[in-house]
Amino acid sequence: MNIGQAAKHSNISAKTIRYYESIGLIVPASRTDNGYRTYSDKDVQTLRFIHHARSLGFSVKDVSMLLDLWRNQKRASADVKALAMAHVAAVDHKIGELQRMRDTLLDLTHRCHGDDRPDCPIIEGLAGKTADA
Amino acid sequence: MNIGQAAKHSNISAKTIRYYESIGLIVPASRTDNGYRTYSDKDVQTLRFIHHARSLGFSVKDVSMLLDLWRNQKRASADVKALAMAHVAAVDHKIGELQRMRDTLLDLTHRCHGDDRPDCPIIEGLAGKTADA
DNA sequence: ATAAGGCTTCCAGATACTGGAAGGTCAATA
DNA sequence: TATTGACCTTCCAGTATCTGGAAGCCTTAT
Repeated sequence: MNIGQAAKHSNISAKTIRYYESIGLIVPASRTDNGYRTYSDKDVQTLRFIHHARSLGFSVKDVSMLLDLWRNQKRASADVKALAMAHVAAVDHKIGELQRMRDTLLDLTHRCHGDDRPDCPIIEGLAGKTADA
Repeated sequence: MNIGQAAKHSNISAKTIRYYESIGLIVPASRTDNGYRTYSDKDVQTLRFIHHARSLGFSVKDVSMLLDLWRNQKRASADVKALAMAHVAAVDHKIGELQRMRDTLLDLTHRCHGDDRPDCPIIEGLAGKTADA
């Protein structure tokens, strides 16, 4: 099938598929006589794998490693688990950061009356000294 | 003071201060005879404001608006509050996304025995069909 | 005189795409 | 047959937010 069909079946845009090829995440697709890329069902499966991994927040570099592990029949599940757990830890960290941000921000917004007067605790909070070094 | 001192007092690197100047987030610093940028305490205060806003996750574009509001004595606190609340909503959305990712991933890792055998539910989960179209 | 450290500019890279332009190809229709 | 519209191709540039590094000038101290 052509790239458009592969895109449809994998939920990755044609543009992005070409991009993945350009950075070496996937092997270059074979071409028909007219120069169009062609994809097999197996190729689409690979694309779907990539889509799933990316939607779980794995970086492209991580996905590259996961693809290697996927294709490597002798892989140890410990390797995969280590990658996944490191990723969970990173995601947890990010969630914590965002929650702290959110709490601070929400606190400021709650103290802001939000009318047409110029005094505003949010602005004052941003201008004022906070706990950083 | 020179850019190095301004950096120290604002917790923004000299490199980043120059970058902010280059994109027009801050007005170009005045220069001494030798071409060095000089910063006043007021400039540093502005930089600190920027640092706080950025650390709360506001985009540079948002920060630019917040700076305008900060400098505008006739601002309505409603404007600031609207910006902040939109940001809280965006952060909440992001947190939700990350939590869903995390839960899926944690589920997969829990089901992975993580030893030297090759079968691995994480890989299988990524390869398998999921609920997306 | 020289060395260390701070300052300057400019270019490039990282991340992960996305948009658009210019142009070739294919299938169907008038 | 000519044309239209949907695909496909490549290449360049832009998004967001810095960060690193090179080449070179300025200041200060020894």
